This record gives sequence, C-alpha cells and structure tokens, in this order.
Amino acid sequence: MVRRTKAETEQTRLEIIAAARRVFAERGVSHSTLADIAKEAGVTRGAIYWHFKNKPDLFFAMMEQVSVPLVHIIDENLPVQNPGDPLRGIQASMIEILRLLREDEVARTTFEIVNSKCEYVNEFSRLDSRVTHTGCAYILKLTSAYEDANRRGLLRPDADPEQYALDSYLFMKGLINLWLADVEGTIIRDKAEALIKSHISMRHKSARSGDDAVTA
Amino acid sequence: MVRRTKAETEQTRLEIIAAARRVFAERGVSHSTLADIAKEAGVTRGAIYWHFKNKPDLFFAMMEQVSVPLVHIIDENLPVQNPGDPLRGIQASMIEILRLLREDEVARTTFEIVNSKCEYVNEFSRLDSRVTHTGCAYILKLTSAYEDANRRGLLRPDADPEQYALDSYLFMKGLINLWLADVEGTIIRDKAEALIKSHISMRHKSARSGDDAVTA
DNA sequence: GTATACATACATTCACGCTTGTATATATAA
DNA sequence: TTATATATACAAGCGTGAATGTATGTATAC
Repeated sequence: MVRRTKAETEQTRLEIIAAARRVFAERGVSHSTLADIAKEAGVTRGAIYWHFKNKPDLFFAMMEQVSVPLVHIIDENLPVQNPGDPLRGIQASMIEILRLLREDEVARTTFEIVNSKCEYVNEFSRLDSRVTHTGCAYILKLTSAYEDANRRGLLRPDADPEQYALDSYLFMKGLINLWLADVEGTIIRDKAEALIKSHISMRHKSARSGDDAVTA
Repeated sequence: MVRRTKAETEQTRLEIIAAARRVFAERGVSHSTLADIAKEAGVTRGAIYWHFKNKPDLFFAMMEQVSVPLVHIIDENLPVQNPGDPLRGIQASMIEILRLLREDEVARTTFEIVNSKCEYVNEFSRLDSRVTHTGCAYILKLTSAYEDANRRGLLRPDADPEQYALDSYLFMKGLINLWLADVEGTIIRDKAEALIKSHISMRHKSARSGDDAVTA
C-alpha cells in the first residue's frame, strides 16, 4: 500500500501510537521492538519511521496524548470550580485526576508505562525532566490556591501555603504511584477518594463533620 | 585465577553487585549487559553466573543491600526513639530516611535505579510487588504510631489514624521520588526537612511554634 | 510528473545463555 | 605428613536470535 488521504494518514499515526502503548505496557519500553509495534498496528517498521524519528520520539508522542488532558483537568478544577473555597478546587482536581485514572484506559495505561515500564536513561532522560516540569507547574498552581485559602482564613494558623502545596503534590504523586501498583485494589484503590478528603480536611483550621460545610 | 578463600569469594560477590549498581545507574537495567558489569567489576561473565542465577537475581541482591538497612532505620526510629511522642518517632523515621538518601551513595543510587531505571515487566514484576510489600509494612507501622498518638490525644479531633498513616506514606513515597529527580536541588532537596516537619505539625491538634514543645 | 506514504530488504551490531576448560582450595585417606 | 579426589571459582568461546537504522522499491494522491 502507499499514499493515502490526509485523514487516513493521521489515522495510521494514531494507530501506531495506540499499538505502541499496548506493546510498551506488556513488554516494557526497552524490550518493545519497533517490529512488534508495527505488527500490532498492522503496518511495517517503515510506516513508523515515516511518522516518528525513532522510539523515544514515538514514546514522547504517546505521553503528549495524556499530559494535555491532564493539565486541562487541573486548570478546569483548581481555581474555577469553587471560587469561594480554594480547598474545594484542590480537592476537585485530585478527585478528577483519580477519575481519569479509573475511567480512561488510555490515560491509565500511559501512566503505568511512564511510572514503571520505562528506563529514564540516555534519550529518555530528557523525557523524565519533562514530567518533572509538568509537576512543577502543578505545584505552582497549588501554591496559588493555598495562598488564596490562607487569605480567606480557611487554613490552620500555622499554615505555610508553599509547604502545603508541596505536601499535596507529593501526596498526589505517591497516590498515583501506589494506585497504579495496587492492581488488586486492596491497598488504596477503594479508599483513595476518602483519603483525598482526609488530606484536605487536615488543612482546615478546625475539624469539620461532613464535607459540605464550606464557609469562610 | 580460581578457587579463593571464603572471604575473597564474598568480596568478589560484593564487587559484582557494586559494579552492577554503577552500570545499571548509567545505562539502565535493560541496556546493561552482564559483560559490561563483569568488565566493570574486573571479572568475567563466568564469575557473575557463578554467584547469581541471572540478571534479575543480581538485581534483587542489589536491592536487598538497601532494603535491609531501610527497614532497620524505620524500626529504630518509629517506636523506640521517643516513647512519649509517637509523632516524634514518625518524623524521625522520615528524616533518617532522607539522611540515608543524602549520605549513603549506595542507597541513593539503588533508589534511583529502582525508581526510574528499571522496567517492571516479566521477571522484574515480582520485584515490584516486593517493593510494594515493604511499603505496606511501613504503612502498618505508621498506623500503629498514629493510633498511639491518637490515644494520647495528640491529634486533631477529626483524625483517622489509618488515613493519616496512608497520607504520610504517600507523602514519603512522593518525597523520595521527587528528591531523586531533583538533581539540581532547586525544587525540594533543600526544603525537604522543613517539609517533613510541616507535614507532621499539620497533624497536631493545635498549632505549635517550634518543634521542641512535645508533651502528652 | 512528483512528492508522499508507506513496504521491503539488508547489513551491522550485539546480548544472552550454554558449554567447556582450568587452576585452586579443601577434605580425606594412607 | 602427604597424596589424592573432588568441589569450587572462575575464564573463554560459541551459536543463536534479534533489534536498529538505512537504503531502496513502489503505488498513489495531489
């Protein structure tokens, strides 16, 4: 086969990425050959080398498919959702990220690969710093939200917004990791949402009964 | 060369592990060949196959070298250190783990490999569950400590010890990860200890000025 | 017609596990 | 005490298979 229409070409590109995701998830990135991926996608290695420079480039394209909606989720929930209660926004962003992991198989599989099925050396080390960069952006947004909450007098008197933000980020980072590792769901998959609420509730200046009493 | 004394044999074994650690750290586990490791250790592949079954077995031996002192640190600091204040013990265990990362290059390098330079598929997936298992043990110990603190009335009235423990574990998991990724030290390496104190202080039922006022 | 979007073929490199060879240590018997 | 047998601790080479990148072929959309 040969030259196709633009739409078909793009379709081929997407199918190669989807195939790469499946193969990466099963064998790990290092042990996934471009021949395997090509076979899985129903094309040959030539097609892959046409669309992507090499394996790291393909891997990066696969990551982009998820990092974009992830940033979108954060930006949608963090500040806008509950203008009156920033803590609500933070909590919402965390819960929505978890929902993404639960319901979006593409996102979940990609996270699994990025977390535990890729070695960040040589060509791939720059991808690692890219992940870190995205994380730092989330930290900054969390810091703003906590500063806002502090101005509104919602936080404990001894609160440091920047440290709260870092603490929350590390919590989410750890949560995602363990959530992915906890395949059987016995450790935290069923407790994750309650855990997030506990994490946020801990920051309130006073104890709260339910999770609806939100007043400044 | 051939048959040596027991002490020399053990020395060879240790040097092979040390060489593996260096090579793994540089090239990643998948792309490290046993020949590379042998050359780095000043032996041949034959020596490696004598001491270890295969690459996963060698990798596992490398991990054991660190997981043993890690568990020791936790057990030494968590309950025993400050019998009067369990929160102190939790904080101490966290700070000591960080000290291990900072001062023990063997531990630090091993953590780097385990975290971001190994793909947990096939033979290596069982090693991943081993890491998770060690983590669960830490969670249980943290839970006991928080339950103790709660009985002593140290925690916020709305505290749930089990959720506090999970939150702390996820925090440490995320902290170690980001600490390792933060090679330049600009993100958290210099703030890590303050962050731990903030994390613990947040759990106290009332705000505390310094970090020395510990009374039941 | 020509650039495009692939498929195909090829050459090189290289890791892994196995097998075989050998020098040394240790135990035991004479 | 010494000779011998055997286990130990490694070295070295080999065959197999496979992955990468590139070079080239080719049919089609534009």
